[in-house]
Amino acid sequence: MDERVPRDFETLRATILDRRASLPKRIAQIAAYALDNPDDIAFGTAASIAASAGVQPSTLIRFAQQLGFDGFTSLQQVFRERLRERNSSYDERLAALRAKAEEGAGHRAIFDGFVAAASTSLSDISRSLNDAHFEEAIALLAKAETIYVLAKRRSYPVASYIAYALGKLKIRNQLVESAAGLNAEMIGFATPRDAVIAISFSPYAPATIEETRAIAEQGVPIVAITDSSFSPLAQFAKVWFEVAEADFGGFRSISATMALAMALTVAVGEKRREAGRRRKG
Amino acid sequence: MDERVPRDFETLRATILDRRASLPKRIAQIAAYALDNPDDIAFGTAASIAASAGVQPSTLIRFAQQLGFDGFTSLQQVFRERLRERNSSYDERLAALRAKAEEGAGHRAIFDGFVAAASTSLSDISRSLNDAHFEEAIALLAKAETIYVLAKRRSYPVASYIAYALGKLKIRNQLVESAAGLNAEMIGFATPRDAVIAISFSPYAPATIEETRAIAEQGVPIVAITDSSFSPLAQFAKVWFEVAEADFGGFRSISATMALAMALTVAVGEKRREAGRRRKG
DNA sequence: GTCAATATGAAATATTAATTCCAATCCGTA
DNA sequence: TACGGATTGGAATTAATATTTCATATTGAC
Repeated sequence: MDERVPRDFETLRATILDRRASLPKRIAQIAAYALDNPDDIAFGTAASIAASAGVQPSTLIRFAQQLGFDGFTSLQQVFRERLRERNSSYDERLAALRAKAEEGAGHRAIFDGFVAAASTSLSDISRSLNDAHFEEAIALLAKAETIYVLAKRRSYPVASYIAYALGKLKIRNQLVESAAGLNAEMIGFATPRDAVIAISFSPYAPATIEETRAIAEQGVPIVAITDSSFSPLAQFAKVWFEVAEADFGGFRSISATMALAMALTVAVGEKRREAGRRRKG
Repeated sequence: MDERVPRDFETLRATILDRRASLPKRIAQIAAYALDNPDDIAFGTAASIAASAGVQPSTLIRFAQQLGFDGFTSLQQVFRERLRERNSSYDERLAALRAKAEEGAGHRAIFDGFVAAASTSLSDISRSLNDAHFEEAIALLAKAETIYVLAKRRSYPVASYIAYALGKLKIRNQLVESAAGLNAEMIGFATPRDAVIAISFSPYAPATIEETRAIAEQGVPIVAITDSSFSPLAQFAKVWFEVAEADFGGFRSISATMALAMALTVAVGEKRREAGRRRKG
């Protein structure tokens, strides 16, 4: 290995892009693959990578040698180092934010704490959301005549956002909140051709549970957003989502719930447009 | 490998912590090392890891087997998968999410788009929040007798959350929303010893602007959350925050605004408790 | 079109690493 | 303290993986 072998990923990347034009076909093929799938290079074996890229293992080694490495193994080190660094920097950043927040370093720390909680919640839900459930919920809501939205207390802001967004999308909806105490009557109008989005987290607001039960008994299908399979909402729901929100200082984030709610709403709008086009065309 | 082998890192971690007490000495040693240095497990060889942890390679394999894996290699997969998922830096991951979302790959893409928008917004505000303004806003709100909360339409969910949180913290507040059309009268009660949190983004809801103007003319100090220095709210406010929310599919995120609102609220509660202690002590 | 240089594929080989095995040690119990 | 089972260390074995080699194909120059 001579002295100008790229040691870090960025240099390596630049080197590859630089020489791209002058590389033989198969080597170029591997080069492109490497830049597109750096993770595969980091973790794969020479054989598996070669197969994925559609070349022979020996080509992979030639590629490494052409870049000045003495073999595939040393090339791979660069790709691994990259993952290590990136990962630690991300982790470190969040951890630092949270650590600072938790040791209580003034008001800025409170802010950092909420940002960290929100980020964590988002990243959790992004991993854990079940695609099939999501599709099912969309289908169910898209064919509803009226969507009833049900949530109190901490979840109420989410409900009010859903109602706002559905309104913008011209989807008929009813936020179940009556200053005049007419919630029960409002719910009474719902039919099995409608649908409900119910949101509640522990400690579950009794009114939400009661209203959800009542509306479920009328045969109205329910999509629930809640925090565990033991949630009383889960038993009434056709589809339910488990959303784990991180908390800070006793206040739980609602960013993941909010993101899910926005996505549901817009996806329902989307689905209705598709259905509309199909009917017409 | 039986059916309850941990497949993801978090489950694995929980399993290890759970059994920790009952593990033999050397196995426990490896277990601790694994949780402390997950990256080393992901990248190292059985021999190198064993050496770093101060045990024999065979112990490492026994550890894996005790967890239900059929060998070190399958245990290592979990640690590698973790790196892959957390993968690229924050930015890169976001870019990937957004790219996928924008090429319109179905409903899941919509969800990913909203998660990406929320994450971006959070990371932006985390960088751009001005500490001095933040402290100033907290001071101003902490000494208010009543905090009036003013927001319509898209910002309304944030306002309702603030009202909820202030209530939980036993801070007197008034959400300016009257079904009976009595907002003007409600605002009329505010005095310079009170304070206002006003939230509005372009296109600014005329009612919010009008009410903010009215309450400002009564000499009530205003903290505004808005989206640019040209915002009509900025001119009325004692302190104002510029929050840039990313959007997806025409719907802007509110996660950054929400995080700021939560932080403001809790910080105000905190400051009041401090002040209370000082007065008593 | 022919030749030489270069590139490629496939299998053989060398290397490295994971796993197994067995003897030695430790630990709790009678 | 003697026994048995569990745990550990270390070497032997086996599996896997990278690398090399060599025959074949491709490309470009004359």
